[in-house]
Amino acid sequence: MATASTATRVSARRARAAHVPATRYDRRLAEILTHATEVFCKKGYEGASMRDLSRESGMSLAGLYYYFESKERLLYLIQKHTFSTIVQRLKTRLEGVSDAEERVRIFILNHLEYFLANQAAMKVLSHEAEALKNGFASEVAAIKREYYRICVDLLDDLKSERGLQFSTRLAVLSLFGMMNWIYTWHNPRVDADAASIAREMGDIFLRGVVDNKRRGR
Amino acid sequence: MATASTATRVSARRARAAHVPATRYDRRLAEILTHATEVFCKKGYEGASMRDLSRESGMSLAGLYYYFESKERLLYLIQKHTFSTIVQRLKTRLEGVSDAEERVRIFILNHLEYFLANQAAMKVLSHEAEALKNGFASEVAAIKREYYRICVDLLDDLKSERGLQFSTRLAVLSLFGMMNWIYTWHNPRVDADAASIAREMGDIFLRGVVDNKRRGR
DNA sequence: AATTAGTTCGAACGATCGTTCGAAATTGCC
DNA sequence: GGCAATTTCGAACGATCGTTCGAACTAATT
Repeated sequence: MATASTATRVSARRARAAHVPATRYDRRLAEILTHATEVFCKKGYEGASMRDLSRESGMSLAGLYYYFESKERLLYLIQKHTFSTIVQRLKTRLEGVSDAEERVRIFILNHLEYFLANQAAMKVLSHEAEALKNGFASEVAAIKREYYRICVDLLDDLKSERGLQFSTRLAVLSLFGMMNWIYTWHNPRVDADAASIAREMGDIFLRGVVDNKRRGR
Repeated sequence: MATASTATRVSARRARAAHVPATRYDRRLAEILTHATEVFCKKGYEGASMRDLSRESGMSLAGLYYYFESKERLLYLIQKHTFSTIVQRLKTRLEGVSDAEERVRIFILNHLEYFLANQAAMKVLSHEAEALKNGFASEVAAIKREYYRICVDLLDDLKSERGLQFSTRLAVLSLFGMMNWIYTWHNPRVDADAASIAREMGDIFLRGVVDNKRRGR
């Protein structure tokens, strides 16, 4: 019995000297996660079989189970890592920026940049949001809630700074809709890059929310 | 062999005297489609088994195959009917309205009203957009393209009427994102009704797109 | 009542699903 | 080289998948 609980051991003191040494185990696991993400993206979580994942990653069917104990846990690992990374990146980018509108624009840019740079992972995150059962689901839901909360706070800041009046909930969910829907249509050969799309979507959303005169209440 | 190609016979001269007589066959098929929609909504197309559908609809597993020849065809029937209905409803509502902004608002209201009134069907339509294979997929894609095209035309009209400049493609896809994302969050016990949401989303989107001064180009 | 057409079902088909297990292969260490 | 720990794999498990088939049931027609 190699490890009591696979894919749980905390990557053995990673980043000791900045240039990520990382265990052989960790590297192999990351490879598998990457391939699995691609397959889940293409065929969906339910539609992808463990044998599909085996073929794509070049490892035997049984070999996969050395790295995680179930298909569901694999999805969980992908979702948790993806979501954690995007939240962490956002926090770093927001540091030191105080202008409310600028902060919202950073949120949008961060989201879209990561989305387009990791399209497969983000599609799996968006599209398979309900695939996990109770235990795994709640952990991912917690990160999601944190991310949602950050966006709510950004918009509330903007509201109070400019004395605006709109439903924060509806605004946040509309913004997420605009951004997340991108996995259904974005074509790198036709559409602009993340920065351009972020600017245009930011224009639409911010102008839409930052009511300049007209409309009394 | 009852019928050469099940679920294809054109519902035997329906609507002869307005009050939809409809064959026994047609009524039963519609019932099954309703139950199947619910199951696909809850468990996803791949995640739902024919035995799930059998249980939910109260008909034996084999009995289902009297009404359609495959699980995929069942999904096709649901998607095609749902999409056709929403397009048809939209066309009716747009008749006689000439103001460009009003027409866009009708589009939004029609979409959201149908979405919330037929949440399960619309989720299956949005979420399982890639589940169909070549043959079935292209037919649904054709209706989707028509619907998309209508929205593009509405926005182009608005653009030329007011001399605006924005990417129609991005605007349309952002709008669809805002609206379609609703299946991930709408809670009838918390959120407002379709008309209110349509108004608020319409405000955000239209104000965002109808640039009033500022920003030279 | 008898005959036909339309509808439903139990039972089974082969295929594929996620997962397990013990043995083989590989690696890191002395 | 030899030994132990780590990593990989072939083969199989029972369960469940979508689908089929012929018999049984019900409804409509004569």
